[in-house]
Amino acid sequence: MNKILANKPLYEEVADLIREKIFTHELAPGSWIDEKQLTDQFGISRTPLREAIKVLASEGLITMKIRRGAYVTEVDIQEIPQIFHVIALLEGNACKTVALNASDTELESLDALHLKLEKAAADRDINRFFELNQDFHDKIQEISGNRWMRKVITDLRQVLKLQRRNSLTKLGRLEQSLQEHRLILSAIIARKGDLAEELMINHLKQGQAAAI
Amino acid sequence: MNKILANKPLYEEVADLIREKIFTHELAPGSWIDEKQLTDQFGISRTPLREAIKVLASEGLITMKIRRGAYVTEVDIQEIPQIFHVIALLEGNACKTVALNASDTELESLDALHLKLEKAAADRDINRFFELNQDFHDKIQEISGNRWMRKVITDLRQVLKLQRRNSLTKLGRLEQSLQEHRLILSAIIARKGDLAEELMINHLKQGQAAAI
DNA sequence: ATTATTAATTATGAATTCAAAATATACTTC
DNA sequence: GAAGTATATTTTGAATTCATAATTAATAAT
Repeated sequence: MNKILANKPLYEEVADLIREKIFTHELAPGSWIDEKQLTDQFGISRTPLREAIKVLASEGLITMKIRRGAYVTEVDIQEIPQIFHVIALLEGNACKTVALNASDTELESLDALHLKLEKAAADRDINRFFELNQDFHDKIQEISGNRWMRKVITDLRQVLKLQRRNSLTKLGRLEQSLQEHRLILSAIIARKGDLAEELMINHLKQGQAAAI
Repeated sequence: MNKILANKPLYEEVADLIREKIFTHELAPGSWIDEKQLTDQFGISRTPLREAIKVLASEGLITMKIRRGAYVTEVDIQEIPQIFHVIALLEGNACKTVALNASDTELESLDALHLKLEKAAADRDINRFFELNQDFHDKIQEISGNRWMRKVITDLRQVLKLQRRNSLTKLGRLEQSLQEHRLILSAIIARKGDLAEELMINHLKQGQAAAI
């Protein structure tokens, strides 16, 4: 791994690579992480790999078992609603904040993003829809301006991704999700904070139901 | 560091030690983390130290600067209210959950804990009061039963501890804090979820005001 | 004396090495 | 052939080593 331009420390790049493997289930929940296999595959030594593993462990994606290595975390199925609950609470609140405090310019950019989402849905471009869907949620958090809340949500969403068998793949859900977004957006634009919050929480609960 | 019985991996013990140093300001915010100094002091090699540093970094306590080492995170003063906001949201919600769903036995144990807190306050045992105060909040989270919410709160409280010049040291605040706890507890016991939530959020906001 | 330039030192990032523990394999013994 | 023991192999945790980057100190030049 002779990267010429290391803009990121190696252990972070490795952490990214392992995250990918976890999300694609190339490393499935519960499976043992074979250090040798990974170092060979990445062409690196164990040192940065193990550092990456520790980071992932503190994110909750990996579970360390003392003296017997690292395993991809298996999220107890009954904990999924708990995680959703926290996310809903936070994203709902972010939504309210945006409705009450965002500048007009910010709302415009959110609206523009939503337009792209509509476009992707109309084109039946599932992957793009997925991506923009995530961006929409992200944008709300960005506008709400709470860096720490955002970090928490990001980490929890990550853990959810361990489990979720893609809740949007059900075609009906996609259309429904879009409709929910429309409502949220208009509540925000109408500056109705409490309504926007409620709609966002409901939206996430729907997503949860679809995921299980 | 020839520990005979290593119940914990070394890097975790080291992470605990460094956390302590950070909270006591022996390692002050913004200060550079001298690896050599610490490995000498702990009598260990750099490998577990660096692993510990990475964990602390992903908790937000330490900030890595590429090719120039690790530094104790300096929390931007304007982010403190943001962190408080997230904690208040979550702890408030946990409080509501407890009021609505806890078993009588659980409420009894919470009440017992609060009694000890009253005792410590009456004895003017500040350290014990501090500890039990933390336990009280912790107990509510434990009873509310959301492991992930708890982890988030714990991590954020940690980051707050970087900054806070002990908000309870003002003697007046101690008494006021106790009074707020009494109100929260009685709202919980009376099964008034929304009230308990509101009181908890208010309690934390008071704490925040005192901290700044 | 102050600024540039170069050399020495130190720190970081990463690979390698090493000891102890865990696992797997082979070998008995019944 | 099954159960138990001994041996070999693999894997983990941690120390050490090594190359390169960054910092500091020393020297030279104006």
